[in-house]
Amino acid sequence: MTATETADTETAATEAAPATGTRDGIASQRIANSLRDAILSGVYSPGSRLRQEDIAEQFDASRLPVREALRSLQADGLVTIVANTGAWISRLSLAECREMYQIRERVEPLLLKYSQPMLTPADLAHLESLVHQMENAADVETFLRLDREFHMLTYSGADTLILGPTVERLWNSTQHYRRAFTKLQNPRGNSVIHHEHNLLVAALQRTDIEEAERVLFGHIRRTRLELERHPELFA
Amino acid sequence: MTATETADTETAATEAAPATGTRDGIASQRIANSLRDAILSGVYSPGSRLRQEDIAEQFDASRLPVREALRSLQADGLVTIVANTGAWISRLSLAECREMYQIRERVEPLLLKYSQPMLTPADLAHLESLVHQMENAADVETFLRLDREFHMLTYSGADTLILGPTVERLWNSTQHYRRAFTKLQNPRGNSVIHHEHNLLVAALQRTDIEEAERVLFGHIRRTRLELERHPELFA
DNA sequence: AATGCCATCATTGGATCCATTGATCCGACT
DNA sequence: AGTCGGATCAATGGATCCAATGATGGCATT
Repeated sequence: MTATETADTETAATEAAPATGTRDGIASQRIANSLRDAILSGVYSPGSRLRQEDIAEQFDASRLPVREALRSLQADGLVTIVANTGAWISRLSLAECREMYQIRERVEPLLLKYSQPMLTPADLAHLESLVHQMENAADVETFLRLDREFHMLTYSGADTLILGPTVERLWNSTQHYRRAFTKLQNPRGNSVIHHEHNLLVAALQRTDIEEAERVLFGHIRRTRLELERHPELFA
Repeated sequence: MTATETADTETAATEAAPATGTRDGIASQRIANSLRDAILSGVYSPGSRLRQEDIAEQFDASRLPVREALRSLQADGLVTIVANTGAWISRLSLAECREMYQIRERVEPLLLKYSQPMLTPADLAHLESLVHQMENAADVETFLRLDREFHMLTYSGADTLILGPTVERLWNSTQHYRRAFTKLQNPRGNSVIHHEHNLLVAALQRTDIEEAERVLFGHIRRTRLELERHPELFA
């Protein structure tokens, strides 16, 4: 261990530790957030190169905050960095995507269990409205936005510091493949998803959390199985 | 969206993307790994300050790779960075630790399901041996090392790119509290854990994956419930 | 004497410059 | 003609320097 001599002084110090607030660098965080939004909204495709200099120029900054931003995005799994070579938008294999969905199947019901008791009647009404809007969604981007809004609203009652952000990262990592898959289908043609959403809202209205968890599990699982039938979407 | 004009050129480019290998910076990665080991082995305690300059001096490098290393550790949840202020070893609240354990309860059985079919008779024999060694473990550090080795061996058959690393991060984030909790107990006094480990190995030997998953779930859950009875370990 | 304000200082964030690594292209050799 | 090897070039990794922010201590004032 190389960090021995300072350790005891440090452990003794325990200076006023922050409240867990992960507020971060000014420029680097701004760049990371903008890039994240760009990636999630489909501006970049998996496999495309991210040149530090180009990004630095876009944000009118030096390459240094860009490097730190890329590091953050790598942590989110959105970017893949190879030493001395460069950064690329992460490209998931079918196997990796499958794992992510299986994690979601098991973790999101837990988040729902945290959230459900705090959902208000207004939230439930809004959920019903979102289902209707999705049934009438014309284009893919609207559909995706509403779908995310729907599920995030079901989770909005959860006051969690780990679970919520974890689920959000899982959603972000698979966002591109959700878009690609949605494009394959006629958004209004696939009515199963709307039925599932309705069942979920109904269970939440009855405060039947176990049934809600089951429906959510099945919803994610069915999506995964359908996704697995389209290996052409992957590398 | 600020990154529009280069997007189309980038999406078209799709230059040879790397194989998902997250190999990384030479110095920054070395620093990150060393710091990670130091944190996990208990050299630093939660809440202790990490000064960039001190670390840079320890590793005979400039502050720049240290900053990137801290960023990586922040991504792992081991370090908390506050803008313009500094970095601290992450301090989990009881609620956060509880969430992590609940995630583990649901995710680790899935990883076990991936691993079980690939476990060899030699692996199973080694697992039995580890249980015996744990029963005779004299000190806390040995106990912790064997416990980690045992569980990681049960997962060693899993060829996963997402799940495995995810579980490892969950273990790392809670390592300090596992140590603190273990110290409270007489390592040899608590025989429940050894019974659970034996049940797990037995189920794996019978290739009864469902029972193995149940035992593992209960094992993690029981640990969580006992941990929750010791709020004095947290901030 | 206690408290609030101000100045100094320590520490982090960012920019520029240099070193190093990896990729591409051309030429020579088989 | 094809392939292997080397040289050039582009892009990343790291070091040093400068700016800005937060913290600490002393001083004055009430």
